[in-house]
Amino acid sequence: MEKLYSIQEVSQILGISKDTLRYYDRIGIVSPSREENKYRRYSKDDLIDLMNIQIMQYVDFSLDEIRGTLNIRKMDNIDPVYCEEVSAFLDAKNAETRKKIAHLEKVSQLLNIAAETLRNFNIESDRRLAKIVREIYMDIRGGEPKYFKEGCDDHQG
Amino acid sequence: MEKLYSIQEVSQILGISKDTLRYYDRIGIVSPSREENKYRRYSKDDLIDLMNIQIMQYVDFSLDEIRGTLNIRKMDNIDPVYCEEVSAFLDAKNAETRKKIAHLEKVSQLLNIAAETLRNFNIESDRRLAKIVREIYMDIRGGEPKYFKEGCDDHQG
DNA sequence: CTTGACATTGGAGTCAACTCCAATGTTATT
DNA sequence: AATAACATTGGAGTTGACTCCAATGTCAAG
Repeated sequence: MEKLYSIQEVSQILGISKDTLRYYDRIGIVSPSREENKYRRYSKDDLIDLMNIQIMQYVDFSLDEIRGTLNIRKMDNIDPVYCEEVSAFLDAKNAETRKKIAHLEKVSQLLNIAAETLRNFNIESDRRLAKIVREIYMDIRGGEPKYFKEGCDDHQG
Repeated sequence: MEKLYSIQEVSQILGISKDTLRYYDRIGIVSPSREENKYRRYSKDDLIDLMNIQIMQYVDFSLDEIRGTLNIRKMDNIDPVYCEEVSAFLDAKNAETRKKIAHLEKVSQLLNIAAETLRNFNIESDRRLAKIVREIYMDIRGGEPKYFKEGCDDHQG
């Protein structure tokens, strides 16, 4: 007979709070079996599902997205069409991730230049800062900033 | 006499909703002057503040953080100690950003391998996937995953 | 039986950054 | 005066992922 885990055991093993586990049950993400006293009993497969959830959350999947992909566990043989769908989904997610990385690289650059400019005011760093702020503002608004001033005022980030 | 802008004008110029502008006023981030009829009147300096807010939000500052840094605008001469504080804050923000980038690079790698594995099951890609999932799980929990299985089941991401 | 540690349910609250809506007032044009 | 487009305020709602809490039941050990 396979070992079943209480909610407290699962919480300790996986570092997921009991309330969160109840929440996942309530919204239908991971629904363990129940004893006669209504206590939840988690199987090893339930624990694997939960671990997959943790990994997918690391990857920034929403719970809705997670709900969609967990279903593949339940299938006896692997449907190639479904695998292709998930694969395409993962590719889209990756494209999104690459975009975020590009955004954060620009942010990092801006923060570098802003910090440097605050420490050491000179024409060159002012110029570099103004340049990147313009680029960023184009990202934000798709146009040139109309009201722009030189000096420390612009160095907020 | 300097031109003052109505809330509708500001909203159109900067692409910030009127309700958001009122919200910023209410929480004390940008508080324009008022006419006798209580209508808000934004100065050019208010607009510059709002543009700085947009840039700082691009950089992922919370409104609380933004509130803290906007004060530098209000000072007649620049206090070097304050500049050093802001500079240090920007450095900390940048370190955070670099961490996020590292995290996202790992995510991107995982998504790549997962998608590839789903498209083309073979020992090599399974192995690579298992390896990176283990690394990620160590990030999440600081330990080895205890209940691990091979196969498509693990390929959720 | 008592006590303490566990469980359950139902339902509301938290968070940050907005967003919506009703009621009311203001302005400018016809 | 009527109308339309603007403004205001106050206050509640939205979002997604939890988190808290009161009331009640269950279990195991002393």
